[in-house]
Amino acid sequence: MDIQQVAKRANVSTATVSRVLNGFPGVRPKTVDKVQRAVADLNYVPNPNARSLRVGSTRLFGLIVSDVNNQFFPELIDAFEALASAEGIDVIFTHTNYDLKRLHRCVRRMIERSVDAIAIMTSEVEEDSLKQVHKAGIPVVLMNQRRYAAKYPSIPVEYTTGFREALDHLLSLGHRDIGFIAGPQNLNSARGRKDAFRTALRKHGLHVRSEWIAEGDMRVEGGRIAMQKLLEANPRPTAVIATNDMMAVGALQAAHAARVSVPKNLSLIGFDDIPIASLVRPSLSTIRHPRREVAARAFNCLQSALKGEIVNGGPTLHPHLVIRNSTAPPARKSRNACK
Amino acid sequence: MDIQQVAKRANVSTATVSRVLNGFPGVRPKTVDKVQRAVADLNYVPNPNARSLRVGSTRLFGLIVSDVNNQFFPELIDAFEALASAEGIDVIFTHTNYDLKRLHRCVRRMIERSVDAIAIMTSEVEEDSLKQVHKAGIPVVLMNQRRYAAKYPSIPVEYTTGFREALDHLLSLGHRDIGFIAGPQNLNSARGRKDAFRTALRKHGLHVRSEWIAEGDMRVEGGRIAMQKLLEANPRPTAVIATNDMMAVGALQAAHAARVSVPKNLSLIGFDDIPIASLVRPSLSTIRHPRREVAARAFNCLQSALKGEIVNGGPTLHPHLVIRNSTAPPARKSRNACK
DNA sequence: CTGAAAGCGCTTACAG
DNA sequence: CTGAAAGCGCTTACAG
Repeated sequence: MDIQQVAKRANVSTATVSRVLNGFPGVRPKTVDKVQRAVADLNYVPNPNARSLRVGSTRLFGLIVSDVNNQFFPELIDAFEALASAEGIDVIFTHTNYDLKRLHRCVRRMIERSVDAIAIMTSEVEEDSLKQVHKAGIPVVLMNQRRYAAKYPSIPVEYTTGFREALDHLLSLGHRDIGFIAGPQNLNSARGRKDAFRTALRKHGLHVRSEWIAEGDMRVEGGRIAMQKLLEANPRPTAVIATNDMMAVGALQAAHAARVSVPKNLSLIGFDDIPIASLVRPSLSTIRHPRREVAARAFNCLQSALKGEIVNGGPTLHPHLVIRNSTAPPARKSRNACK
Repeated sequence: MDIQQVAKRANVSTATVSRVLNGFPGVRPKTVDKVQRAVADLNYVPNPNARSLRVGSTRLFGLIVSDVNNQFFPELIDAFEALASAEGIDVIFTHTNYDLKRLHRCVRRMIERSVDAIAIMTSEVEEDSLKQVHKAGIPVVLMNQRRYAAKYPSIPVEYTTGFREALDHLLSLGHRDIGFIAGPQNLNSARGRKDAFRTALRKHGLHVRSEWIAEGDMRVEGGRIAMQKLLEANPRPTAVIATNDMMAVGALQAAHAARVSVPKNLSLIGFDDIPIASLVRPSLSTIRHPRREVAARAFNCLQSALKGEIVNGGPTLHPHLVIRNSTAPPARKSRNACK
């Protein structure tokens, strides 16, 4: 079933059919009618490959995320996909599992599929992959990769504000001994969050004690193990902030297993505000990451780039603290962390 | 950058380049070498649209699910995508949000994109959409849609065993008054699960009391509301089974809010065993749905169909009970639900 | 073992 | 307002 048969049935040329199909102006209403009827009668669906081959655009976007099992990403995917769908654009998506080697392969696949544009919404990014995309002449947008923001548009998400709010909250409750569950330091976003934590801490004249910092893999299990370590510290922190909610949830599990009551004996704050954060017990105080906004920005950014506009990531987004039930005043009088 | 330039650089015809690229046998090693070098030098990437146009296959599969925010589906997507990726197949995916109208549009998009095959892994399906796919000559596979299994391959997942195990477990703990949180009865999977619950109950000579059955929207919020209703029943059930874990989690929240302690004063069992089930407190006893197995079956099914084989969904999969901490003996002596 | 050439199904300048 | 025809970049019978 091709455009020729439609043309024949409607007694017009394929050029005219194409014009009608694409809604070009300047076709007689009667002709439009004839063609539309023929299309309907034959149940004709245009071949997108032929179109793409001719036009050079696939109306296909690529979306790469870190981890589908972290609820942060399905929401981002959902938002991105909805916008694309509204514009008649389909999305192929892959995830890297926080693995840069996989990123490289993902990018490669997208290029081979000749997508029109790629959104790389991962925690970390690596220059080779970006160069590859650049060489292929495909617009790309990143999420909060300040390091590459000069060369590639990147939606900027600032972490300091959120951490400052979290810290202010903890301090106002009376905490002084504050621990941190970091993410793998080869991930840009994990590094950024750790830096933001440190900055916020120093601003209040608090020192960062290395035994109060543990590292996890961004997943629940990593958070659990990290918290076990923090609980062994002596003295141990009265409050802990985790780099993301997945790890905060794991931390909560570990505290529970160790019979440390949250928030009575330990306050806990996460980051992201994924749905699970409000479902665990106690519900998690967390720093809300505006991921739908990020997705929308990313999508619009790519659209603009395709129109030939010069784009950047736009104004910086600021996550804010959401207070729930995992934070409370410290049980005993807090010791001062600064010697 | 096209195959001609590669051909020119390698001093061969485009036919030969194509043969090398596709790994056809019977090309002289030296020639293969020349071509490969030219490909590498020019950083050549074949145009998949041209290939698809010529060959008539896109190496693109469509995957439709119900809800990305139910962790059940990201895992299924992940498994499906991994298999596809290993075969050099890309996946475009959409979700219906449990809405049949959206299913229709999703299917339409997939057809327009001329995917090679479609996996419709939703809770419910509707004949019009299936007919559309059928007319387009595209292989399709469903998830547990017995009603359509005669016409379209459907991966069969049986619910009765799981519910029987759940019920046996509750009965052995001493429960007789068992409530149920159903899903919307226009969803096939929700109907199936409710039927399975009823069947299991009758088998034990227990009656189904209508005030012990509430309906929710498959999401956390729906489970919460449904549980509120069940808690108002008098007498109220001592144990509740929910159609899926998302609703079970909501039910847990509602119980907690009403100061009904789980499992001390109320036992609760979910269905699916999504990651969150083991992360809430108490961790949920639930019936584990083998979704990765479903995804693998679905993928293989589509592959076989494309080879022209006659396919069916294969042997029935049986979800089994996983016992955690949300079930315990009833607090008081259980009353008998049968008058 | 390799090449010349047709053709997949569209779109789009060009001509009228 | 509409049509004839070229061409997008591949693959693949066919011929040698």
